[in-house]
Amino acid sequence: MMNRVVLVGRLTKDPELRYTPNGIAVATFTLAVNRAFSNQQGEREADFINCVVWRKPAENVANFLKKGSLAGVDGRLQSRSYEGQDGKRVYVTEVVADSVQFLETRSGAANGEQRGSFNQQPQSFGNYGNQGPQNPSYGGAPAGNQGKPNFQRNDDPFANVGQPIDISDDDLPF
Amino acid sequence: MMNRVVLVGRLTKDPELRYTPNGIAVATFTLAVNRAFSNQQGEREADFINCVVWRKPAENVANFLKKGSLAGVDGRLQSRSYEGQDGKRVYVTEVVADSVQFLETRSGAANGEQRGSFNQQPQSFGNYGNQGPQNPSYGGAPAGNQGKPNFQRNDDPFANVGQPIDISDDDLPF
Amino acid sequence: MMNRVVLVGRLTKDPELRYTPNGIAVATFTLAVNRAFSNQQGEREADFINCVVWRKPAENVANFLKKGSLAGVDGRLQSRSYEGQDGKRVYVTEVVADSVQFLETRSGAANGEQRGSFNQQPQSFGNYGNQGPQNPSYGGAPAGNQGKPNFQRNDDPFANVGQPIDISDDDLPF
Amino acid sequence: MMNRVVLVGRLTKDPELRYTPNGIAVATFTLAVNRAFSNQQGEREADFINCVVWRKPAENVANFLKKGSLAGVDGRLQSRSYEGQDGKRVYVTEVVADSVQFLETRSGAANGEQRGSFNQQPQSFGNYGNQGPQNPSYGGAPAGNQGKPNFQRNDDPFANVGQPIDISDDDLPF
DNA sequence: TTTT
DNA sequence: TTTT
Repeated sequence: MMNRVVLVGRLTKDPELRYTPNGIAVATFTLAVNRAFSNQQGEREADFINCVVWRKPAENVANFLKKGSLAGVDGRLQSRSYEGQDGKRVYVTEVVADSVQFLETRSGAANGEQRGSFNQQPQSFGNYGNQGPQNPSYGGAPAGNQGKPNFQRNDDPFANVGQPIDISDDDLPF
Repeated sequence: MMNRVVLVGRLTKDPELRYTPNGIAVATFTLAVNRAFSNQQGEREADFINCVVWRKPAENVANFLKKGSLAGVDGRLQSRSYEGQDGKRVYVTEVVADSVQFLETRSGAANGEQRGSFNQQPQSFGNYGNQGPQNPSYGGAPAGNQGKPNFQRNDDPFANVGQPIDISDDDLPF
Repeated sequence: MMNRVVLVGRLTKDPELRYTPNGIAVATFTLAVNRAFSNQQGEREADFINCVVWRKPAENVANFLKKGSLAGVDGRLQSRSYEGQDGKRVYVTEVVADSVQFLETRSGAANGEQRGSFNQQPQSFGNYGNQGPQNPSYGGAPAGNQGKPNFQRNDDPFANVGQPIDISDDDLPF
Repeated sequence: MMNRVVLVGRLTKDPELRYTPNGIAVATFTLAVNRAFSNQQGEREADFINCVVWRKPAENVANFLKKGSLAGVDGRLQSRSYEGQDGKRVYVTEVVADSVQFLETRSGAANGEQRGSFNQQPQSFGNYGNQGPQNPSYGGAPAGNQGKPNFQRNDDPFANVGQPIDISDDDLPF
């Protein structure tokens, strides 16, 4: 059935990148999406939407986005439940992104830090066009450094990511 | 910022209609949206998405939709938190519908019950076109029977609704 | 960049199915989408949106939809130009569907004709879940009858389709 | 019926602002939306989508956006026809924006010109929250300067706009 | 706690 | 050139 979500907002924190036991990348982040209207106290509130993205775009998110980055998400809504710490079932609704777009148009991110001249233009990470044979590593293990951009950052907020940890492959959207 | 959701699915239960202390109608329902793909066990799962709709479309939802109805929702994602029964903060993400479309194309609803020849054609309840002066009761108290369709159903699943209960007007989207 | 369209409407005519020289299926159809509001003469107008869909979902559209069918489209907007019959360049905007959903919930289509008990449930044709190895014929030549449903219609509106004709592969979205 | 479009792209030219005989503002612009995939020649193409926006957001578009601005549009698809210069009917499909979001995150627009420190944060122009009594001038004549931002630009690309010209009010979406 |  |  039809299920489509489009969001533009800012990351509330650096994204988190994990790998399933099968080596499939998955990134999670929360988007703060400012509302278009004010509440009865005259304040502009925001909605905080949890997002998940798999495979290659997950690695791109980890490499290019960080706290404060302006990003667009095109995906679908997913409901999921898990055992809470008190043994009760917890139900969550989150967005599974098909593609994530980096919307920072100038050099620095929101905090003003400089990052050189790459990515002057918004850039999209998705799986629109990489279906089928053009992307033979799809679904496979992370193939060395292929997802890394060809530059170095002085402080890599994701230096600790990359090692397979315990995420179930059952969460895979396909 | 941008925040748009479009869903098509079936109501898991009859919708619930409430009124704020100020007399503003609000309906809630859950949409079961079948996924377009199968999981690793070959089963087609569904996502269960909570939806909220305000004012006139809320009354239309209560009057025209019930458990099993096929409906389309056009709205936005909202995050909200409340005090749980154990005193802990609970965070939820739900869809605030701008408009709801009834997509049942034939006479009966999902359970096959007959309802005459009205509504042979999908019908949209929204606030697209009723902005401003054409809709002077907008935001006002429920004006008697005005939201009721001109027919009777043998079993009205919403016979118990209509009386103002304790819902905060703070949840109003505008 | 972000580009997302979601429509629900009725086919104005039977869809047309063609094949590129490379044997890739492409279906075209027009969706009449009724507006949610009335014009100044009190009439409900409609928008007529041209849609294109490729590969397997194209064959499903041809097999399951016809004039009057209620359908949902999830896709993107595309602009294209071609040489008009008077030698002038013609610019068109159309929707390239990623997936098409059949929303006819009861047996017959809009004209009331019976088609048996299949498809009692809305059904989605898309390329969400059929990426990669599960769908080895993706992008290949039409594999005989595999896309045909297991029933016969008295008048098959697509009896004349199936033979490769002159459509450029350049129009392929990927 | 359902009809939703979300786009992010750059204005191909400065927007054009007009007024209907009844004094209702309408702005038109074209968005270049880069595709997420490359064509068979390895080039990234773009789609050029014509957009229309009415009333207050139209004036905001005229005041804040110009050629090269990165903008998001949330709206619906509309088909329209008019008499061509050769007497033939021309059919067009365009997007009627409910809201337009300015996504330029840094001071300058695409061409690098400085515009001070306003609008450091993306800003949305829409009619989400201004329905009903809060916006009494809705649908009325342009009320002097009220739509103008409180700053001066050296070259105002819209200095020639503001005078009522011949646009039919029949094109109004509601 | 889920719909067909 | 439009659907129910």
